Amino acid sequence: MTPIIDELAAAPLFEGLDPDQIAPLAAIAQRRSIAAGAELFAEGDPAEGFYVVCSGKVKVYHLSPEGKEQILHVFGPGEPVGEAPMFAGERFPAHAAPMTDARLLYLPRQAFLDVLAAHPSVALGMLAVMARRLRRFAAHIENLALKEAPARLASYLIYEADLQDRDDTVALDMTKGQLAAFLGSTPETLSRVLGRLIREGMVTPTGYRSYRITDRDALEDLAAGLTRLP
Amino acid sequence: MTPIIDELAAAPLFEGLDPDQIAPLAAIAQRRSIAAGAELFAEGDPAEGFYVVCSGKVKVYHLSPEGKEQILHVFGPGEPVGEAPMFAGERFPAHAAPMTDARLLYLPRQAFLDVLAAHPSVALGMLAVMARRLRRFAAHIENLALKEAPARLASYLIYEADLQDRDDTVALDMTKGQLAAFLGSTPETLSRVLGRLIREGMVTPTGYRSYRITDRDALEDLAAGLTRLP
DNA sequence: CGTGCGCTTGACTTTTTTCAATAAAGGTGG
DNA sequence: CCACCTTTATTGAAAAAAGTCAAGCGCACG
Repeated sequence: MTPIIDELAAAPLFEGLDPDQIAPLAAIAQRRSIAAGAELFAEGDPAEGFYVVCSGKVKVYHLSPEGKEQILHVFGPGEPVGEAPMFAGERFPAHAAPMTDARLLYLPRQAFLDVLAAHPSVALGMLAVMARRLRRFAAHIENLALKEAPARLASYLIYEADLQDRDDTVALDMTKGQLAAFLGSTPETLSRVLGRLIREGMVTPTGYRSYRITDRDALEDLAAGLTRLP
Repeated sequence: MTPIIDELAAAPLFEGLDPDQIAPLAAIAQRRSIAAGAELFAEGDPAEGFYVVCSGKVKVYHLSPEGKEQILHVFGPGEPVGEAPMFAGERFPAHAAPMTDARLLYLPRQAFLDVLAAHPSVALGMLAVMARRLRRFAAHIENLALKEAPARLASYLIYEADLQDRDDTVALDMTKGQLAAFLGSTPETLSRVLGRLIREGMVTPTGYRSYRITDRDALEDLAAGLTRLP
């Protein structure tokens, strides 16, 4: 099995660190495997540490009173989960669970803070990661403030396509119902809007929950609110 | 005039730091006064430093093609502005300008990074601030994803009332049109919805752009989607 | 004291949600 | 490997919410 130190070194969070800076991190990191269906943490749990995803995907979500999931974020390999509430010294404000079986590393709060204090460059890396995450959140906020559902979907597809750059192909890593909630809409509306995008030739389904963007210009105009769907 | 070192010490960002940790920050901080109508930075400017608000309020906003402002965030005294893109090493993704005349401190990037590297506890404080900001963004995202405009407005009012705790009185620090854009809506809809809240006795106007929450329970039910407005 | 911007209000249109019924898809266990 | 069953996705029609256009009012500010 991959040594912990190599898993840490592979995470963008700790990229650019010398081996002797990663070593103390590896010393405090605990390996955890969590099966799909289990939970990393629940809303309200004290944030006494955070996770780094090694493999699989992890969703962070709220549960509505009726038990429906509202996904706030999906994290992939190399990304930290739950570090923000840990730094703020609060409880976790949401639930986290793997969407597939996942391997993770767990970094306990106090030990991690000690390492940060001893190795400022680790802290700088952490700051950079959180800065990028703020940027993603800001983009999502802008997206949600867009008035019409087609523009929100178009904007989401473009954003994801750029993020997971596999030749303009976007993999939806949640159900359409969850994506609808993510985009501030309903499954029915999402289905209809997506159907229209396909009919207009802007995107083409390429498999299970997978679409390819076939007319990026048109999609971008739509996202910017310059165009309207017929 | 207040010494720079005291202004820094007053910022939550640097709270809990020893005087000898603040001193190097004070050494690199530059005082800047910017009048309402002027700009701190524009979208696309290289992020070569960030600001800390000493007095006044600063808005961070996008400009739509038609020139309309979409406010993303309003910062008050003690809060840092623009530090995230600075850490990410990017350009500013939005504009920033004071809403009133404002006094600020400017911290240049490289000098600040040097201080961080030498004083890890400053970095920890920075991490805590950014963690709190992520939490605010996440709350805003949840709010925007709420389906109906009344629930979004109710949620916003409660959130702001808790933030600026002046006896359940909320001061809107932007025009209603800007608030509407912030809430992903239009001035007309906001006007109507606010009118309904007032008619239902949930809030009462208490002055220019100022409202008092008079039935918090009802507002909370509305925000949670448990109730619907008649 | 005027004037312009911002706010409100009304009538109308468009978009979105809701409800309900059907179809498809995936996972499960035999 | 197949049949079943639960979850997810689509579609239609009607209702509700929100957006648009346009006009008038009022307030804050110069």
